Amino acid sequence: MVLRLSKLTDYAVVVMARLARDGALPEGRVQTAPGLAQATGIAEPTVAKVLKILGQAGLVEGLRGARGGYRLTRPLAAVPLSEVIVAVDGPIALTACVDGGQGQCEAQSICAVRGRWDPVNDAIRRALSDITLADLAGPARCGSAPVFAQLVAE
Amino acid sequence: MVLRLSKLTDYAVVVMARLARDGALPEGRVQTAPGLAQATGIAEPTVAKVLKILGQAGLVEGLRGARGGYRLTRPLAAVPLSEVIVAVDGPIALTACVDGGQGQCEAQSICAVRGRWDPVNDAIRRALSDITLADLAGPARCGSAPVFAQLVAE
DNA sequence: CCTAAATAGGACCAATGGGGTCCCCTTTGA
DNA sequence: TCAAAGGGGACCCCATTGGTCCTATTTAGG
Repeated sequence: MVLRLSKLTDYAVVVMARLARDGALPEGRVQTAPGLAQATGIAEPTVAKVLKILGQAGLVEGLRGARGGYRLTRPLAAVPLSEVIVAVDGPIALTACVDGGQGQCEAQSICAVRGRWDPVNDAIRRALSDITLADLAGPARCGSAPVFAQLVAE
Repeated sequence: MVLRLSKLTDYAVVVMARLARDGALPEGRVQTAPGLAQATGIAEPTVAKVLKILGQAGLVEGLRGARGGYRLTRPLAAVPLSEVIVAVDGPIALTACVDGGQGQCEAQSICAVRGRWDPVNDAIRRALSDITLADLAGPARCGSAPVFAQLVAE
């Protein structure tokens, strides 16, 4: 399967959806990484890793020390999916030799499609920017997963 | 980098662009895998592999025997990029637990975003379907690769 | 009829990169 | 002063993919 979103990004969306339960800055209460791990079913070290990455990107805020934890810096509706993807997986592009492509492509002198992927990349970035985490975690609609309500709607 | 298009798909586009030089069915002349390998700079076994895959998908036609070779079944303008991607890399989807997702997701009972990726996937598929190989290999515009003209425009 | 050239199909090996874990340090409330 | 929690990074493992090769089949040409 192509266009494989990394698992880390998937986890990031789930974790942020769970974080949304307790709100965002400045009133939002924090949740700890172990707590989020238990709530989401994702292994604790992995949740911690995801939260660190999201923290560096400014998507969540971490409060250190006892009684510390994480909370969103923005409501889900203000977070485009593309931003999460970029934070976790890096730039959104279809090939390595794309967008300027100063990185050396061994077949550079003979490559027939060099520099032509830009419109494709732009289209995909636009699609991913138009969708926010609120769209993904939004109003309950999940036939097979009743727990969904506990995680997000509640 | 996310959304990484496989190298095989990249090769497929290059090879098909080269195949377009000699036309498509029914008048088009065939080109051999070794010849295409030399013309594109891609290793011969790899070119052969790509052509086999494209043949199974019906994007190229292979003629066996001496004086055999490959030719396009359609002009480049009639081949959406999405079709090449699907042929080489399989279905276009962002996550494994997507689009029905009967495949067992270990966190299925607790996953907050189950079934919500469909609009994202649809948007991406649409973007990839709106672009044809002719758009990629189209009129010459390649500052750093003059050989491009020999491959496609000539 | 025989040979050479070419595709068809699949098996096989190697390497890259990402998933996942763990360690140590810093911070901070009780 | 201690315990709880985040911050940052190093590390290993393995699944996926890129790439190669081998064999069978087909067909033009002498």
